[in-house]
Amino acid sequence: MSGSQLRRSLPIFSIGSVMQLTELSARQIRYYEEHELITPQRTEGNRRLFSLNDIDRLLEIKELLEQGVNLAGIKKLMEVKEQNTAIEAVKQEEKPRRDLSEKELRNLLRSELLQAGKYKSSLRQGDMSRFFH
Amino acid sequence: MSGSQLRRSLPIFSIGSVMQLTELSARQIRYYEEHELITPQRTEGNRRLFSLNDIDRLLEIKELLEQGVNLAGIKKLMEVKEQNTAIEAVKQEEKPRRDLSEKELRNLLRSELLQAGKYKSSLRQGDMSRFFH
DNA sequence: TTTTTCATGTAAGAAAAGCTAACATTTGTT
DNA sequence: AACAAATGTTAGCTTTTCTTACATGAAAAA
Repeated sequence: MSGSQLRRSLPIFSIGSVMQLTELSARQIRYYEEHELITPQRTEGNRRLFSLNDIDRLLEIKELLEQGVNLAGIKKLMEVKEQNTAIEAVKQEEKPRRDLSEKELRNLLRSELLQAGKYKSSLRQGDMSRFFH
Repeated sequence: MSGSQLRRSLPIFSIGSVMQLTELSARQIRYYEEHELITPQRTEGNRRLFSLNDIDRLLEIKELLEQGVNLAGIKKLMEVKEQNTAIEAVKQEEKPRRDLSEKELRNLLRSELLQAGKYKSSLRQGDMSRFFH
């Protein structure tokens, strides 16, 4: 997994932040988790910790709901998408990789997270185009 | 201010997340704030909310402390840096800009935050090189 | 048209995480 | 030794999040 993919799955956002960023209620977010559309990590104290990927998913869910797709349908779509990215991953798989130490990993994650778009600015709309074309 | 600059100053991280990302204690983080090296936002309920810029600063502080610079010195360095970026900003200032609505702004922030390095992977070390060369 | 189902709202009680303030400890300086 | 700077630790309080349960509005099914 590349650095940026690691960064995007780093669990760091509280539900409060996610509410702000997605404009979803806590109830909605928990409900989608209940239906296994997202599976955020937990702290030791059982609080949810969301990654950028989770937020991305939530925005997709929101979009699809607005378009009239129900949760069952969204789940199917997610599964298809999962498969596709899994296939993509396999294609990349033929490259050797060395193991990273705990510390290297943490530093990697950190710099990846922090550099995020620091020197570039690009607007991009949601990822729905992957489903409809 | 460009989208990416806006994104980098979005207050979204709890102190817990910042502790993980920076490997600083809550005490340290609050102490640096007390000495005005960072000024995180607050929630309605008075909890600190940190931006990517805040985290960046904290990492700089940590680095400089390890190099033997005390807080007073770090504060000076920060001020110089502030001035420089302010000057940079002025140079950019000669371009007209239109006002954004609340909603446009929120969407901008969100997509900027979420797209962050989605399709690229680049490692970059801390920003200390701006001070020492 | 009733009755279900789906998605969401709301409330209560408990627990986690964060806040400030105060005092303690460590390390380096005068 | 006395002091200052940076950080640790503790206490009491507040905010946020957790789960669970029940309520509601709109759409789908009967």
